[in-house]
Amino acid sequence: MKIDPDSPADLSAQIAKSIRDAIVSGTLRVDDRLPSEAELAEQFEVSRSTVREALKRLGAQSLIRTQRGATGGAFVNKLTYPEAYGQQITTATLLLSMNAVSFTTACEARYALERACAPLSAQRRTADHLATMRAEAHRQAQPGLTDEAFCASDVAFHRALVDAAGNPVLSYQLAGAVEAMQPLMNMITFTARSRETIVALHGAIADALDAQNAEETDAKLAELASYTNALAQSVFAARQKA
Amino acid sequence: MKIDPDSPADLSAQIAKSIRDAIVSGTLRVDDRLPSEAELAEQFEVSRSTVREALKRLGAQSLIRTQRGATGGAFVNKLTYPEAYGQQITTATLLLSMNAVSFTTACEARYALERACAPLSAQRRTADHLATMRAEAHRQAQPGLTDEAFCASDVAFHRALVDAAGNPVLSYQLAGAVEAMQPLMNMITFTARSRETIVALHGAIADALDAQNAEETDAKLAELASYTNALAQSVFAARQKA
DNA sequence: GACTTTTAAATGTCTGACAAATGAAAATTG
DNA sequence: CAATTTTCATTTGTCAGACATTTAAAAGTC
Repeated sequence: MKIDPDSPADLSAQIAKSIRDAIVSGTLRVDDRLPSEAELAEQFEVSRSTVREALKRLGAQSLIRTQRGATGGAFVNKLTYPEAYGQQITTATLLLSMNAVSFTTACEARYALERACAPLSAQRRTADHLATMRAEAHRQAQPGLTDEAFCASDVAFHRALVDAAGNPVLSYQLAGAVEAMQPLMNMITFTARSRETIVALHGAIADALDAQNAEETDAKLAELASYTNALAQSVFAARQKA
Repeated sequence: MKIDPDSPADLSAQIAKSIRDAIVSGTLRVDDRLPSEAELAEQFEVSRSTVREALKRLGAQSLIRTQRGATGGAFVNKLTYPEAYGQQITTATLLLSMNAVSFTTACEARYALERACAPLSAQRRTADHLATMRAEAHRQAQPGLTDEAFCASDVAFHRALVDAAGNPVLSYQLAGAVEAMQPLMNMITFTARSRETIVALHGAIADALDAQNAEETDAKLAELASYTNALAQSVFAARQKA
């Protein structure tokens, strides 16, 4: 654990990198305790504040957790799926909002990924997943539902579809796609969409999964994708006119 | 921008969350300048060190960048694809290594995602993408290649395949899958694999993309997936014996 | 007007201090 | 002796003040 003394700026970034490398490479293992802040300061020959700034950086990436008290300190954190989901979603949301990603591009990526799950979901869906999807589809049919609630339910439906594949890695990879892009799409299309059409497609997807029919599931997802795209086109066309 | 004064611990985390929310919600926009550390300290009624720790957290997530000097300060950072790729890869790598993900699960997710790109790649691949894939396949056939170099080339080949889909969002989403899982797979299977078989399949995939044949591309990817899985099974069986 | 110097503002770093939490050891008590 | 309470050392969390360094704009100089 050493840093380059010749580049005086951003010491805390260098120290964070040094520790991060040790974690990624496996030199530091899960639940290993790092030296105390005072010891790290001595090792790296910097002040305690600089060490603290480095540790905060690592904490922000969920690489370490800290605990106060006599036997406390900084410990290598076991990155859990929920933590990774959260980071994934934040990053994906910002990436989309800051880079002017076209609706077409986002929609294409979103459905390409979801359709990748379809065969596995059709094979492995449990009664639980089906129940969630049907419940959400039913909720979406309620007339009094706000647009926000409809969107949230939409996300929940698609999350269940993805989770039905029974592959946590896939669920993690798709968290950003579903949770970041679905709201984006809803925001654009909500003025023009027919909830009825969407609910019908959701029902058809649930039916296809129930029957473990992968082809039908894929076909209905493709239909939903093209419907969404068509909606967006009409919204953009209407905006052009105005 | 206010924080709860009743929870005295983790002030820097609360401040980071407050600013992060402002960025995600759009209250703070790209290239907006945050107040100086001294001003933030006054606003939140904390010391400058605490503000600094909060800013380091945000910097670790690439949400802000800082600049020294008279007109310097902290600015809302435009999250670029390369930055997002990097975070994605780090997170995916740690998630896999820390959660004892089975080879089968990782492999399944990896190929399900990559096969989602196949139809788009077959349609849109450019001469450039094809050239990269062929060059990497050729490199992989060199007898003197180390296992590390073979793995790196393998990653480059699959990256080109994904990028050929011409969808940056998809490339971003798949960065973790390819860059984190491919090395994991290579590490497990390198003792048993036949490079010849893999190179032949890579060549076949390039041919199929060249011909814009989506079905053939998908079929060859499926072959590669099942070959990889079979390899892993044989490695695990051999380990069981020993 | 072009160049140099000064200056002010901002982040980066350091030092020293105290508060608060926490578990372990020591002391007390029944 | 066992159970409880108290003390204590360790560690993170926070604060205050200082100085170094960088940077661009303002002031001064030729």
